[in-house]
Amino acid sequence: MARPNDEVDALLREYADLIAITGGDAFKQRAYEKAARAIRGHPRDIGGLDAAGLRDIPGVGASIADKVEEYLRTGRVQAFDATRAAVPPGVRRLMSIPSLGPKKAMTLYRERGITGVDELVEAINAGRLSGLSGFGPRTREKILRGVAVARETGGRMLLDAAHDLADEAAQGLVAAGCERATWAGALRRMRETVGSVDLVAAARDPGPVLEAFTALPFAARTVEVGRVRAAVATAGGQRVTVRVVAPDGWGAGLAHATGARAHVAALRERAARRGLRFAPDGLVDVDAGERVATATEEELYAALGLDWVPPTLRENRGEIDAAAEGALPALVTEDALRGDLHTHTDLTDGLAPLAAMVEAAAARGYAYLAVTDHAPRLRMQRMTEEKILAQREELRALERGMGGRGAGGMRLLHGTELNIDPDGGVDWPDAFLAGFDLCVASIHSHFGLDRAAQTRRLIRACENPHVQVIGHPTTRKIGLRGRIDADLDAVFAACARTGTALEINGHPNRLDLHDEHVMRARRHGVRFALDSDAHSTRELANVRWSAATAQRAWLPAAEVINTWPLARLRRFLGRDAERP
DNA sequence: GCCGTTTTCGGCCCGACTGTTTTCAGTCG
Repeated sequence: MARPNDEVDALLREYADLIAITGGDAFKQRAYEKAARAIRGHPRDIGGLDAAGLRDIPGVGASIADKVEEYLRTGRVQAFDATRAAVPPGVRRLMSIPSLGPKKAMTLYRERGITGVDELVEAINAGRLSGLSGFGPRTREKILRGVAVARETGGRMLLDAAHDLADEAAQGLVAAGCERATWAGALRRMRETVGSVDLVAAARDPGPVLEAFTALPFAARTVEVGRVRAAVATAGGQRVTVRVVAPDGWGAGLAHATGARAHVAALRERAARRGLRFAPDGLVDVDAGERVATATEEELYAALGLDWVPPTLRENRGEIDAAAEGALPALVTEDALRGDLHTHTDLTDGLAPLAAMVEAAAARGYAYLAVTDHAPRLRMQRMTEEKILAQREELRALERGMGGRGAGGMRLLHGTELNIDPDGGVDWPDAFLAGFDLCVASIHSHFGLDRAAQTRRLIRACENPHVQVIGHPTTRKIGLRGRIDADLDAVFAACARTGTALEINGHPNRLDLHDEHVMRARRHGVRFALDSDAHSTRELANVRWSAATAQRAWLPAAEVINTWPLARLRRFLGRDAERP
């Protein structure tokens, strides 16, 4: 992990879990969780901070500041060691299974000696859990379902973590003397999870590069070292590989390492028909027995009679024919976004105050920002009409104070994230909803309703004239929770009919809608919102992953409402004129 | 363990759902 904030976040969350498992003070546990979250979302790098500097972060007091300082200095915290020793690491991993919390994890350990997920599954299948209080047939089945969801991602990394690791590795390779180095594979295609981080490096002599690679700080273990390739594993078991190519074969090498297997196979076939051999280390004219220079990917694709294909499309889903015909789509990009339509502040569960979120959004060059804190039915957020109206006043005042146009000429929209109840109703009455510039409506409960009920509630939410965006429409959390069961085509049709946009939520563990559903929704004529769902200033950058997901679905900017100028967006929202 | 203060201890995010222990503990958003 590259960022010390993220390392400390993981450390403090681990300790919080251990407190819960060992039956420690629940408030102490919460204090550690809160500090972890605050440090993760802290806008600055904590690497250079001393204990006093750390204490300035809200939620970090003297005790945690000292422990974090000790960790940053020595790489460990002595006070944690005793608690750690009392709980096998696998017991904590049990808590990642839905329906298993600290109490049940500890019961499994104490009563049945279970110290890991595999053991738990084995115990259930062998009937060893019968008679154990709290683990009736329905719970046992829920556990097995949860394990199945987790295994779908089976140790794969989320995009943001994979990206941080890749960035560190690429920098390390360049520092080791490569002419250039970057990541390829599933990460460059921006698949939602990444099994291994695969890098390509350009150098004339691979030997020293591979040697330096296996010595990089994150490489806990060398898996293999060949003539031009090497693979290492991180302490967390994540695989990182590198292939070294000659600088004049960089384009071919990068393309070979980037495309999905089927895309690369199609390129290879196309090359063969032209008397060329497309290999991981370059492009070769077979008859002449000579290398064809491909210093860039553009040269490689051109040699095959193709336009350059954006990495996010390289899945063999029609992109090669389109590239041959000069018919590749103009994809939406992160830069095309003029604003963010789903963000939170510390009025509910965000970390940053309104003014800080506005400032950070302005620094991104946005023309507008919608602030959409949680509505009251998410009880723990304790939202009230008074509180959200006070926020509206603050937001309007902020905008007025900045010369009527917000920071940097940015306009502010006051919104909320409503909760879609089991019947499709939302938190506030129509008259109150009419006062918002924008309402995002999302499902936050009753994930287990049957298909008909889920479909009905989503369609009813679309039909609510005050709801303009459906947030994280399928509510999946990668590796944790599957999608709700709904007739998505019926929902997409309702969105198109009612002029309700679907969100592509950029939170790395959501990416919801995901690319294949975006493709399906497009066929119904739906419009999309690419949102960060930011709970801190840093998380505004999550739209990077929204844009990547949109690209994988071949989405052009014209179909994304937050690439539009404000006037057009407001017409779509039905706030300045009739809806389209 | 943090925070705010009625400055040194008391409160801290609330409540619905679920399965099952049939009266409520555990989990979750």
